[in-house]
Amino acid sequence: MEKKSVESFKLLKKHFDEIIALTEEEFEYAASYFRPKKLKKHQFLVQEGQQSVTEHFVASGLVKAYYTTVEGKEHILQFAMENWWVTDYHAFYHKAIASTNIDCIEDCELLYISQEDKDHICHEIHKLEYFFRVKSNNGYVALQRRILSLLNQDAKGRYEEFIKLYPKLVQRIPKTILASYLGVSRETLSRLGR
Amino acid sequence: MEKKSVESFKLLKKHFDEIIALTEEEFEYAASYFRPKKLKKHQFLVQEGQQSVTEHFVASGLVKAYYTTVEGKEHILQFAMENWWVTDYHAFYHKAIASTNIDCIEDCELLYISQEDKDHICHEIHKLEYFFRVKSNNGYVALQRRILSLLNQDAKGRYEEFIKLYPKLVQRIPKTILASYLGVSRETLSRLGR
DNA sequence: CGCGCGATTGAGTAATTTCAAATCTAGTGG
DNA sequence: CCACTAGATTTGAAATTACTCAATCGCGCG
Repeated sequence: MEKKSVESFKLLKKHFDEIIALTEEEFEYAASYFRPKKLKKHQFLVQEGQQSVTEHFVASGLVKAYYTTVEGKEHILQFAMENWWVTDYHAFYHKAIASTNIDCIEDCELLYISQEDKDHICHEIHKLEYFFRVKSNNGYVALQRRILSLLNQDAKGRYEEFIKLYPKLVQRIPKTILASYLGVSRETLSRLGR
Repeated sequence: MEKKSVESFKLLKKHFDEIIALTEEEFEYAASYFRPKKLKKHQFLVQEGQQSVTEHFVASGLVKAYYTTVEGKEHILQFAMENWWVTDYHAFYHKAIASTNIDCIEDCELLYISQEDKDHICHEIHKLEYFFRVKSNNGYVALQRRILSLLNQDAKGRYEEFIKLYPKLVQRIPKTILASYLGVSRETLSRLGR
């Protein structure tokens, strides 16, 4: 294991520590089920049609998860930067074939785990089960907020809300891609600034 | 405890059984933290501004959770019918003041539990922690699907997708309310049929 | 029988999309 | 270091979708 991966595992430890208190042994045990991976910009974490998908903890970098329509338009389901988790959750939880793509907007360092192993460590360590329940709950609330934003805000409102909510992310995401997260055309988004 | 509540608890038991295997004692223990409540059409489960909210298991009936804008427009966050869970999840998880209203579209029988008690029984019974993690995961996936629907479908597409996904619900929900779930005006929804 | 709510229909308007073209920019190879 | 290219952004104009406002219709309930 090289230097950088060690760094990733430290971040994972800190990430768990924000919510639960694992012993050193517990963490080592859990960590042993994660594998490190480095990807460069434009490389894929998950590809449509893939048979089995793993969940990824982003230690560094930035990725986008998106669905591609038959007309070739991309719709961003989720961004994930440092300390975020990402996968095709439908495929992951239901052992289904991936219907989304996830690729790197920036070079990334990741830790990934299979669905079976995640369930296994959650079963072995109750605190982890709690951790992931809390994470999932928070994710649910975040998606509700996004839905609300889509329901009652126009293009400009959604853009401003995104800037307020994720000021750091805005800098790192090309406008074209942000447009397809907000559900507006890139031209419309471009016109909002003025 | 009257006859009807007994019925509600049986439904809760069956609901747990779909995912986990609780012993009789475990279920009785968990159930002791739930309280039954009957509400009539138009009565509230949760009201905006409320200090503390409980999570509700719907044993019978149908409710809607919605956010009201300053202009007085309602945006439906969620419907909940038999075997669904509902609350203001932001308020529930973060012990915050409710910003949404939830009221009955039909007469309802509910079982409700506080956030503290839910955490408590999840802590005591690992299988329940797992149960609610799975539920939350499924909820997350469902919201992602809804977001995708909002991003890439027009009014008609979203309506048809809803019908396909929740054929039973469509019958029970007034069009006006369904419109504010789909994010279209009631007039537009009305024009879709033709 | 009439009231009131929900659903429908029409007409004009506003927001956003689409298509097309012009700019701008960052990274690449010479 | 500079020219070049691919991708991203901006701008313009026309077309489309959905909204708003207003009026009407339909129906169940008291």
